[in-house]
Amino acid sequence: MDIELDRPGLTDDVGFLLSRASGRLVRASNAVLAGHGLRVRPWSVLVLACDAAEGVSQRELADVLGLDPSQIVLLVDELTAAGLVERRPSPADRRNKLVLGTAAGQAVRTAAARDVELALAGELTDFSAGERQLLQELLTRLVFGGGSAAGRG
Amino acid sequence: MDIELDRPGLTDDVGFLLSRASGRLVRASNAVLAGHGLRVRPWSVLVLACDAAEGVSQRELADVLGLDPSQIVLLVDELTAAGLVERRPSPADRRNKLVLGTAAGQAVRTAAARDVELALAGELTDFSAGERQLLQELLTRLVFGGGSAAGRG
DNA sequence: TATTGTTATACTCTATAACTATA
DNA sequence: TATAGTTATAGAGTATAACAATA
Repeated sequence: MDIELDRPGLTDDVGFLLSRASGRLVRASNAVLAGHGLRVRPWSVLVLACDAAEGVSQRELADVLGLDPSQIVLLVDELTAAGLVERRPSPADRRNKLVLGTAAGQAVRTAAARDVELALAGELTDFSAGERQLLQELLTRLVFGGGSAAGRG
Repeated sequence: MDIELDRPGLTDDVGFLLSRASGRLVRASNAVLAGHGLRVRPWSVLVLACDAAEGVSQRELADVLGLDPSQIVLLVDELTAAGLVERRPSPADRRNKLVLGTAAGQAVRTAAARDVELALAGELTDFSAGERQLLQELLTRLVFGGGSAAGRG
């Protein structure tokens, strides 16, 4: 392509690279999630709902996922219609609606997680376990800041 | 959030982290690019067109950007209307249309690149130069594979 | 008054198919 | 027949504003 400049090109742009990498992984994940009737977005809501023993408020979902609360409503609606989660009013604050995974939701979450992990591994074949771990840590810091990301070691 | 499971959660998912990180940087980039009448997508086309001395075919643009050729058409249309690039039929193969940056396009590319770099640096304040370089290399391998990404050392 | 959830709307991005022209 | 570009369309993702219920 005969590029001979001493200024950074597009392929040096971390934002561009992140966008390309994200698109690639989202496509791969959506492909396997389709087998469970899901896409990446509703699946991420399902995971958070299933992993929180007491349920998650829609506000918390919006914060963790980086989405507007109005988008959460639609995603929870969709998962509720599929019988994978349910809304339960919070006893402490009736404004809050806690989202919890149903038994069916838990089963789908576990099975889908396996497929997503396989799809992810397929995209990361060139990476050693250490490199993947490194990438994960750098991204966690970028997204959630320097602190602990999820309260887990 | 009382998560006490020994299975990976959403925040351990590299795909999720990439999606969040990408969204964050795209938003930050779009914010500064708006001052130049651009968004990330057309800007990336502008950069590639300006950096290729002989111009880039729309097919090449589609390959590097990971987009369908039909999307390239609209982006080049938009940049052409703004006077930032022009289409020139390839002398070697008249099916090909080479996209080249105009003088105005070169000026915008340079000015916008500065702003984008500042926005990027603002999102990466917690990263050392070495960590940023490391992230860039990992992402380059993920997107373009193990080989050299752009023919540059 | 502030917060949670909801509805509505518009715009951007993404994916696909079908068509033209050149080779 | 194969490839580059184009047109058209539909669906998913994103961004805002306004509103109701509760605190």
